[in-house]
Amino acid sequence: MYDFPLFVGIEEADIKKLLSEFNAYNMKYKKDATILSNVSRTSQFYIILSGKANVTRYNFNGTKTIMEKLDKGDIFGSFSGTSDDDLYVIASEDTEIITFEYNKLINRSGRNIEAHNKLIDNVLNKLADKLTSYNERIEILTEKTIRDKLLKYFNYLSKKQITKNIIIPFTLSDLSDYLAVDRSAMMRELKNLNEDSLISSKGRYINIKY
Amino acid sequence: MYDFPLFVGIEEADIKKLLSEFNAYNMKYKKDATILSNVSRTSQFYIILSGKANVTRYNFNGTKTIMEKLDKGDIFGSFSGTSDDDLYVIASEDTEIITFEYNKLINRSGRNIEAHNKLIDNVLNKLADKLTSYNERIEILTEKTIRDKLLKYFNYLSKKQITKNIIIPFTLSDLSDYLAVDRSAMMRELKNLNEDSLISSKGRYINIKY
DNA sequence: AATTAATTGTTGCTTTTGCAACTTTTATCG
DNA sequence: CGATAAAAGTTGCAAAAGCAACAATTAATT
Repeated sequence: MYDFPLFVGIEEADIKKLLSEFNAYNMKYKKDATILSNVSRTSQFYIILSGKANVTRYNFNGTKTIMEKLDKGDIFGSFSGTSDDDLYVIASEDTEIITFEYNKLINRSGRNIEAHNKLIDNVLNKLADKLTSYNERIEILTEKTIRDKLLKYFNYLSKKQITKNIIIPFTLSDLSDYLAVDRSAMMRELKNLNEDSLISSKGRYINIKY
Repeated sequence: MYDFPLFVGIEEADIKKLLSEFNAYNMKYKKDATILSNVSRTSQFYIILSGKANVTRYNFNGTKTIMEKLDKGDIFGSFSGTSDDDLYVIASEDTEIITFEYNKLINRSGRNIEAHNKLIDNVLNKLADKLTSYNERIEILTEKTIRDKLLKYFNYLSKKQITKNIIIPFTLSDLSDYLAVDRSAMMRELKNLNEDSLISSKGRYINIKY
């Protein structure tokens, strides 16, 4: 049930005690339901217990951008967005969350101190991971050409998957969103990379040849 | 001495006690000195007491990119970079830091619990702020045209400076880096925005007219 | 105050990218 | 299983952006 990084190193019994002390409660959402609107102004701390959700921005012109994908064990809260934008957390499949007041997390009472310490450590690590992945995305977005964005992204993937035969973990359509480039232009560049023998790819399966 | 957000809400005496419990020590660096190399692998937690520094990446081709600017009161540590890149923290002027083991921050002993709680709260807020500013940059970088990047950036600035007469807080040259676009192309677009009467600007002084 | 360095501003040309409008292939669902 | 939807793959054309090479200002330094 609670077997994800956020709770690593904490006994299940202690997790339950803590959550109960925090007055935490569970909620279930169907696919496409809105879990949270006005993300930046919540005082709650959220954990995804199962399912998946997207932190989504709706632009004035009706298009939407996925700012972040949330998986089982991921956290979200006021730290998930900028102060002005209309960000929503939307379930991308049936999703269960648990939530409690952020303040409870911070202000330790006397009980369960050790478990509480560990939890905060884990939260810090989660945020640090998030910072790392934002950093990564910024480095990729900072590349000037589509080609360079792709190559940099492939590099990161290759390091993570520890192989030169990488599999893109989402659709190519989503990849073009992630890289913030036009999908067809990205496809064209993918073809060029194949023709220049820098990669050999079919769909989301890519072999890096350099 | 310790009057910055990281220590807000904590008595100076308590700060000193905590830092002493953490076996924290101070270091001074001259302008351009390397404060930390191999950022992602440090187990220390750093706070800038005075001065300024840059988190810098050196690319294979010899160019360097400033990933983040650090000011008085800012923190850095393993959470400041991606896992693979060679990141350095370089003093951009004479700088004093204080540092201690990250573990000491997390594992609370019995004493000074309240101050320690508050400190961790502040660290969480710092990280959250950082996430917010990364989010902001990502949202800007995600815009497709230079024009839209500029407008989005001006919007953020306008909200922060609470005025439509904004002042860009660094050189236009640095702005083009921040937006990851060619400087001359950015200048051209700035001119277009003026001609289209969306802004009226001279150098870094910009009046937003919409 | 004079010189040097840095920043700002400009422009023609070329390359890259986005857009639109398709076809083909692969998934999904009643 | 067949129908419908989603994703992948293509292409011509127009618009945007990068590059390079300057000139003009403004700031910094001795």
